[in-house]
Amino acid sequence: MTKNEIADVLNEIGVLLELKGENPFKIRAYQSGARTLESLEDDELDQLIAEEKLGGVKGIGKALVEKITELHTTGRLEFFEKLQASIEPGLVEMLDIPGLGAKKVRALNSMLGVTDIVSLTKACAENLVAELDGFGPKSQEKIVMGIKNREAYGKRHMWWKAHEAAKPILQGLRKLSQVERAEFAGSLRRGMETIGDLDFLVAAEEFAPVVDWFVKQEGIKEVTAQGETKASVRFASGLQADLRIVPADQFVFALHHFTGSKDHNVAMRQRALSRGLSLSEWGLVPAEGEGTAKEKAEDKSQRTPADSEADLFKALGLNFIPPELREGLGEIEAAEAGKLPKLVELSDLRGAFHNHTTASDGRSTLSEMTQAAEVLGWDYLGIADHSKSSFQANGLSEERLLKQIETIHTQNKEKRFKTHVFAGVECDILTDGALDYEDELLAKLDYVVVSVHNAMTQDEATMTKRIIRAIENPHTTMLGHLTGRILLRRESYKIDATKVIDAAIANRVIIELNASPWRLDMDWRHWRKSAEKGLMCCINPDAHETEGLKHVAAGINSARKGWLNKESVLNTLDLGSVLNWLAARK
DNA sequence: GCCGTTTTCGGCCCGACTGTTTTCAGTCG
Repeated sequence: MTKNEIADVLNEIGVLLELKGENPFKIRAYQSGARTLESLEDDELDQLIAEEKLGGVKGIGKALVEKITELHTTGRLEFFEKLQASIEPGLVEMLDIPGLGAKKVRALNSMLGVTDIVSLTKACAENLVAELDGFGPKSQEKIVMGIKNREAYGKRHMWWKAHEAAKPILQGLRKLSQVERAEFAGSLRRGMETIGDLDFLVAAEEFAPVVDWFVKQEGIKEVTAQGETKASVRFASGLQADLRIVPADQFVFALHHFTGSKDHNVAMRQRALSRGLSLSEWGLVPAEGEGTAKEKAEDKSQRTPADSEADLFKALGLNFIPPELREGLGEIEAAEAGKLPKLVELSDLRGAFHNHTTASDGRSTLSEMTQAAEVLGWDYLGIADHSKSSFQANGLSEERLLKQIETIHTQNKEKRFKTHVFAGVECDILTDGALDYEDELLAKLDYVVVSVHNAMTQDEATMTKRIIRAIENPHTTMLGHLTGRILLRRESYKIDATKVIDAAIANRVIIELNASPWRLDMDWRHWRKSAEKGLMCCINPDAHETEGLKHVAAGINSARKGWLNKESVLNTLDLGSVLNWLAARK
């Protein structure tokens, strides 16, 4: 097992021990052991174990040495397996409900015999929770709401997770000899931040073998529909996938139709009708005459030929509209006027700011992060670890931050990597809008990201004022995650986005597009108008480990949905231009 | 469970908020 995989197990042990009501300091020892492991370099752990020197590392004692060694060599841990077996799995699940921590879950379990979310729902319905010591009507109400939200959220999935699951399926379809073309459709193709189900569209000569392959994939829990031209399956992960197969000459029309959105399709069909044509999933045919659209589409003499979606748009007098823009928000008018933006692309990115290392709550070291950025071909990487007030995230004291700045400068000077590293910080915006460090220290940094991490329940006026005050600090370079939302889990804090955006523009402060698949914040719906008003964007992965750098791809989706071109995105600039840009702000 | 020793057990990271209390425990970041 790798260091981070072992750290995951140690953290999980911590959760289980919490549910057992263990000594909090023992739990902390497991968590800090996990953190310590993460802070090692990749090959350092192998070496320490081989040389039996792991016990010499601060925070790792005799018990952890044994457990880590067992995990590292065998990939398993008997202690962990026994611990897991001793705890109702439903209790761990209950921790997902906001407001429920280990202590309360334990109380519910011991006093009411609640073992999972189903029995908890029942206990709430019978008003038993409200009467429990330490609970009350408001707690019960909050739990009921939490469970309801969970159910609603459970039907949708984050784009990243859905895309990861969908990629191998698309590859599998394309490998089948009967398949001529295969694409994603639906919200997955449009790059929505969350996805209902996975849609696949296939052009094939022979349908049956494709359906057969689709319903027999690994990990399928249930085949919910299976016909000649379509099939639906549900995976054990909860994801649902739909397959639709059409003849090759109909593929483009079906692809456009099933990509949507509904609003876009309605507008496109209206446009077709105004030109005497009828657009449907079957084809583009004359609106007049006998028969259904499907029947007409089967008659080659009536059908408008199209090899690509560009042909389809062209037939209606439009430039090609990228799937991300097909939300019925003026894209057709822009395509007609030749005013569609040249959207930013993943390959435009030359680096990214707002990334963490093991100095605060990241899981990869500075050199690991830099190397990963180098592999991605990035010219630069911005490091922005947490500031001192983020205790929970191991925020940096003044001394530690100064030391990190020095380490980064040394690394740059020694040219160990092709990638230049910018020394920054993700500085907490304190409850009154002040920043977490003195100006003198902030001035030593290449850039400053400011973010809200606490007191997230302030009312809208207070929160807006607070953030604007932080934006007005002359050392602030960019604002991190505008609303603090966690997709499918936590709502935004209350904020007047327009006022904040206007303040950012007035102070030449960037607002980030936090590309973490859980955030995608600021939301794409704000970007078009804001960029037109002059707001600058930076697509930041908020990476906490090397793999997280790749999340910029999710940010690119959202940026494209927000109509952004590369000129509005700071991290499409080359190193020299970024240096100039930062210098001009000082 | 770890650490550091005044060698054998006591101390171990902060602050706001909420809902429960009637002075505080639990949760969250």
